Order: sequence, then structure tokens, then C-alpha cells
Amino acid sequence: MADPLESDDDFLPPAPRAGGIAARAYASLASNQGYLEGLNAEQIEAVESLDGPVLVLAGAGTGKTRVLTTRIAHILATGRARPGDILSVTFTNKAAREMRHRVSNMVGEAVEGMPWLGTFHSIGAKILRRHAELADLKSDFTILDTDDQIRLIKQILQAADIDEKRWPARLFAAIMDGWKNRGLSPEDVPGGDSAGFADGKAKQLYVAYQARLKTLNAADFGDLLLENLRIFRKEPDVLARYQQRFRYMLVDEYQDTNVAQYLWLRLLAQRPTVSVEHQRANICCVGDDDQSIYGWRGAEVDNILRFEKDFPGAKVIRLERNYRSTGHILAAASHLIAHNQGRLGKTLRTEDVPGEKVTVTGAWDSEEEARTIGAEIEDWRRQGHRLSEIAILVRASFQMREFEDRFITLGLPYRVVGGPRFYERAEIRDALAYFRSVCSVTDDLAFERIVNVPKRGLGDATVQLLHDYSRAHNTSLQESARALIATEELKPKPRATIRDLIVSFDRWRAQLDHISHTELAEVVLDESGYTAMWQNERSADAAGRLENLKELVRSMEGFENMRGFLEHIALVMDTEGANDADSVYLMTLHAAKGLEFDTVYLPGWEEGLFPHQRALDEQGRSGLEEERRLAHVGLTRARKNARLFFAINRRIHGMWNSTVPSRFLDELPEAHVDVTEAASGFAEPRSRFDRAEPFTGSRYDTPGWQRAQARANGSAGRFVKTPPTIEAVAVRRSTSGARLAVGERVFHQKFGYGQVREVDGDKLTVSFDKAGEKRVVASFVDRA
DNA sequence: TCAGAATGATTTTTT
DNA sequence: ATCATTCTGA
Repeated sequence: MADPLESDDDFLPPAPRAGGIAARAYASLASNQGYLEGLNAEQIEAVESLDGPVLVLAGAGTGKTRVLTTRIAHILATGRARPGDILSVTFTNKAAREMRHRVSNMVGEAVEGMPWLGTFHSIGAKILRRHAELADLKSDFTILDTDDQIRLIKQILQAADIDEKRWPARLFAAIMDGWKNRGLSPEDVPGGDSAGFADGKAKQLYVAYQARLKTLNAADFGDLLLENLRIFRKEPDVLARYQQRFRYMLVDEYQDTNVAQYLWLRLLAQRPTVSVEHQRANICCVGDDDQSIYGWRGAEVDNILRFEKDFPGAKVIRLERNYRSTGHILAAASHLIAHNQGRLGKTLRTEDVPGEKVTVTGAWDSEEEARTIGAEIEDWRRQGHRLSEIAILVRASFQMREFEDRFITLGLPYRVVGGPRFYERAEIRDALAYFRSVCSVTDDLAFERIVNVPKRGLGDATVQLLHDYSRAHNTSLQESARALIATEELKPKPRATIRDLIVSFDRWRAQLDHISHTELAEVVLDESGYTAMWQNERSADAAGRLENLKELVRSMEGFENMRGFLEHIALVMDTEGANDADSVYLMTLHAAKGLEFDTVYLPGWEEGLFPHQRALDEQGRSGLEEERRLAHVGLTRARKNARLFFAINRRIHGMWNSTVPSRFLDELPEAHVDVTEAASGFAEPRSRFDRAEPFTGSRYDTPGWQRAQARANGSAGRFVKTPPTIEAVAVRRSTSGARLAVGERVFHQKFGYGQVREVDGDKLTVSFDKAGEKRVVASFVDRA
């Protein structure tokens, strides 16, 4: 077999060719002179510092993407490298797409030839496919997504006779993910790390899982990088080729890299050559330590903090000029983030007008919060503002619900960003499983998924039989099925059903090369009865699911054939659905990174929710700092208006709890913040929590901060049971500790009058005259 | 084998 | 409260 490196077009010798891509790019740029125009001095420096390692610390809104794309254009324009010599990695497909788009705008068609611009995973997959045999895989290995992974783990756990109740597959998936994120192959896992799961069996389970992946000819997301690392270490020749190939490396969002990604980059950036000019890699990492918000999934802020040590002689360039937000917003964000220790330190500044102050508004409860924000947005709309310039950024997705409810009643169009991904939906995954089963007889996970979808009467017993046969004969499930229908092993009914199914698959497979893949997709979905299954389902979302299936088939059009479609789908299948309608954005703070809006609403700034209790409990100070960075990200999304909210009462898991305003509110600079009232005149006397609003600047002696401290030091209980606070005392009025008894008449601020039905510690079940039966906290009702 | 009942968990999310 | 998953009985 030919050496995959040599046999590939991307690895042509790097000699410049007249009329080649680089030359064309250069010509296009020369005529389109001045791609540096409009950049400030630091940005230009970042673009032009091509030799040796460079770290660009790019604060929010400082033109980070612009620098990256211009830098690529500059490398091409100066003829330093051809598009195929540049490695350019991002985290998300969206970012990669954006970058590709912007570079091609700058350079013309030339970037069509940038084969190494992509996500860590897509590039890892590309490299792994070239050297699959070095990882005991075939080059057409399947990429398992989380869903497949979990199902596979369940099988492994079952085989190892491990109680899934006590040791959930999800937990093991997370543990293994953690290892892979840290670049640990089974043999590297420290013994101690194994202890936390299934009585120390974790490590051997990891071994079993990896072995199973190999037999399935599959890799999970973590493997895409981990196997790269193994190959690079095992085969210095292979590594050396890539090191030579990637003359220039660019990394986006460097603060989000995990250990595996870091090691991957470091290996590729190593320059073992003796020649001085080649000793330092031309690697340019762009990031912002203040926007590192993915520590919980393995990102190592340390990577960026350590950059200068890792790459001696690295040039560090700070982009501090913010082009997005007005003065007050920027000041508030900067002041807030300054409370973090362990940062590289940047001072964002703007030449923009001061603009509107950041506002903080207290609401009685989360419903009032939603009502107020809804009303305000209606105002914006009435004033002629576009809804798509408004975003609501929440800490946790459960907060979205109330906003959705409110928007539906108001008739305000909104769109949720993030949420369940298109390809994660059951109907899409089912359809894909069908396609995978057609294309690959050996894709057991796919076959198993749809063998009884729609219901065919093939239950666990039958599937188990197939599995047993597969194990005994070392065959795939489909092959086993084929063998078993020739025997008497199966009862007549399932036997006939399986035979029909196998016949169908044979028929579809025969059509693979004869009809278009989109046609085949429709045929498969129809003849399998899958479409009919949803048509017969009367539930509300059935129509939407059918619509999704159509969308899926439509999205296949852009691919050569079914296999080509499937190969890409695991890595790059996100829907940027055409959303033309002018609508309010609703998303989590995490999903908002990298976006910007004129007006940003930030509800739920309460202790326990934001900062989230769990981040505090599990990560301590670093957890708090990450939450603060999240707050910083939220604020810096806003161009003109940032509106913060907190609610005194919030329902958590169906129960009303009192809350304490977030310590982050106390950390805002008073001079840049206005405290306002909830605008949705729900007649609650405002005085009650006026006093609860201690905006005395960013000192650490404010009541709110002390409360927060007291809480942090005290009980580990989450949300509930705050020590008596000023506003809570004010709110409680007359109950003053007296225990309520069943049958008493009570009054609740929110639900009105009612009768106590049950007492359970500090929780009451009250039958309210108007609102019906509710569980409430005792301190929130008064004796009527 | 399947539907309905009980059980349990519930931050953030990409690939 | 709500949702998803697992269990149990027909």
C-alpha cells in the first residue's frame, strides 16, 4: 500500500508553482490591496508576527477572528506558505465555517484549498483515517457519538456484570472522557483514578471498551485525538511529516484547549531539526483567559497561562481595544472580572461613548422577572428595534422555560439557540442508523438501534440471541441474523420478521449504486415502515419529526453519495437552519460565547444559580472564578444595553425558595450601574427589597457579599435554607418562627390565601383558594 | 413483548 | 414540576 502521506494531494512538495493557489491568492490580494486597512497597531502586529510562537490575548470584542483570518490571508499573500501548509484549528464547526468564509472573502477562491482548517476533531479524524492501521482500525471506521458510546458502555458494563444502578454508564462515560481529555490511554491511567468506579474496575473496563471499539471498527470523539497522540508518539516518521507540513499553525480559543489538544499541538509544533530557523514553530494561539468557561469539561486555563513557558521566546500580544460595547458596559465587565486572581491581566478600553449604564433589577419571583423582560422587549419592538438584536442569556437551561411561556403568551417570536441538536433527535438518529445499516453490514450499534423500530415484535430475547450468536461466531449482528433465520433457533414469528428485515436490507443495499442516495433514503424510510410509524403517531411533535426527516433527506443532497454523507455526519452535522424570522434569542451563557447583541438580558443573578452552587461545591475558588468569567462573558455580549435581573423567589424542582442576590452584583462598579424597578406593574410594594439591594460598589463589606460568605462557609445545602437575611426578615413579616399546623389558614405573597394540608419540616403543602395545591417553604407564608 | 407505573435525577456542551 | 429511564404485570 502506498504511503498515505505521499499518495495524498495535500502532501505535494511545497515548491511554489506558477499559477498555483498561492500565486493566485497573492494576485488576488495584490489587486485587493490593503487587507491590513482598518486594523489597529496591535492587530497588525499580531497579523505580521509570522515567525516563532505568538500568543494573542484577545479580550472580548477586540477583533480576534479578524486577526486570525487576516493572518492567514497575510501568510498566503506574502507567499510564505500554500493553503495546504497551514494548520488552523477551532473548537466548533461553526467557528471553522466562519473562518473559512472570512478568509475566502479576503483571498478569493484560494481557500477552497485549505484542507487543514477545521475543528480539532475533524482534523484529528482526517489524520487518523490516513493512518488507521496504526491504530488497529480501518480507514472507514465509524465515529461514535455520545449516544452510541453510552449504549456500548452499557453492553460492556453488562458483560462485566456490573450493577448499572450503582454505576451508571453515563458516569463511566464521563470518567473515560476525562481520561481521554487528559490524553490518557488505558495503560496510562493512574491506578488511583480507577478507584472511583465499580470498585476499582474502571481501568479494566476502559481496556475492554477500547478493545470493543477496535472490533467494531469504531472510534469515539475522544479517540480522534487520543489515537493521533499514540500514533505520533509511536511513529516519529509520521509525526515528522506533519511537523514539516504544517509550516504555520493557528489555534482559536486557546483557553479552551484540554490536555489532549495541548499535547497534540505541542507534538506538531516541536521542531527537532538542528537548523536554527526551524527550531521555533510558527504557532499562533489566540485566546482570552477571561473567557475560559469550559473548565468543567476538561479545558485547562493553565494552557494559556503557561504559554510563554511552553514556547520560550514567545511573543505575547494583547488586544485590549474593544470595538463592541459602550463605556459603562465595558467598565462593569472589567471591574467584575478584576475580582479574579490568576489571570494574565488585560484592561479593555473603548473609544465608544459611555452609553447606557448597566441596569440591575430585582423581581419578586422568576415569573415577574420573565414578565418584566417580556414587557421591555415589547417596548423595544414598538420603538422599532429588531428582535434579533436582543438576547436573553441564562445560566441554566431550565430558566428558559419561563421565558418561552411568557413569549408564547405575548406572541413574541423567539428562537432557542443550542438545545437538542438536530442530529441528536431520536428520529434523525433512527434514520441514520438505517442508513448506516444499509451501508455497513458490520455496524452493530446501528442495526441494534433500529432492529425493533418501528415495533416489529423483536424484543430483548431475540436481540440477545443475535448477540450470543455473534459472540460465538465472531460475526456482525446482521450476519448472525442471516445465519439464524436458516435455523430453528428462533420462534416462527420473530424468525419471519427478521427474514423480512434482512431481505429488505439486501434490497436496499442492492440499490446503493443504482438510485440516488436521497431517493434511497426515502425508499428506506418508507419501506421500513419508519415514516408510517410517525404518521400514525398522534402526538403533537410527530409532524415536526416528519419535517425533520425531510430536512435530513434534503441535507443529503449536498453529498456525493450515502457513504460520503455518513462519513461527515458524525463530525459536522449542525443545523444553522435558515432562521430568517426576526426573533429574540434565548440561550445559555455558554452558547452565547462569541456572539454579540445590542441588548442583552441577564436574568437569574442569584446565589446558588449564578454563581451556580455546584460549581462552588465542586470546584471551590476556581469554580467561582469560572462562574465570574461566565458573568464577564455575559456582560461583554452587549453592545448597548446590559440588563441584569435577580428574583427573590425562584422555583427549584417545583418548590419555591427564597434566594439571595448574586455576589457578582456587589462586585459591579457603582458608578456604571443603575438599580431600577421591575417594570411590569405587578403590584408588589417595591420597598420590600429596595434595601436588599446593596450596591455600594465593589467592596467586600457589603451585606450581599457577607451573606454570600456566610452561606459559602455554612451549610452545603443548595439554594434552600439561607441564613436569615435582611430582606428575608423583611419579607417574612409576622410569621416569626411560629410553626404552622395542618388546617391553618395562611397567606402567600404569590399564591394568595390557602389552607395548610401538610407540614414537612420547613416545607408545607398548602391548598390555595386560587392557585390550587402547592408545595411552599414555610417562611414564605403568613398566618392569615 | 409491551404499555403503564414507579423511580430517580435535574449546570454549563462540542465533537 | 418534569422528564427520562427502568420495572412490572398483563
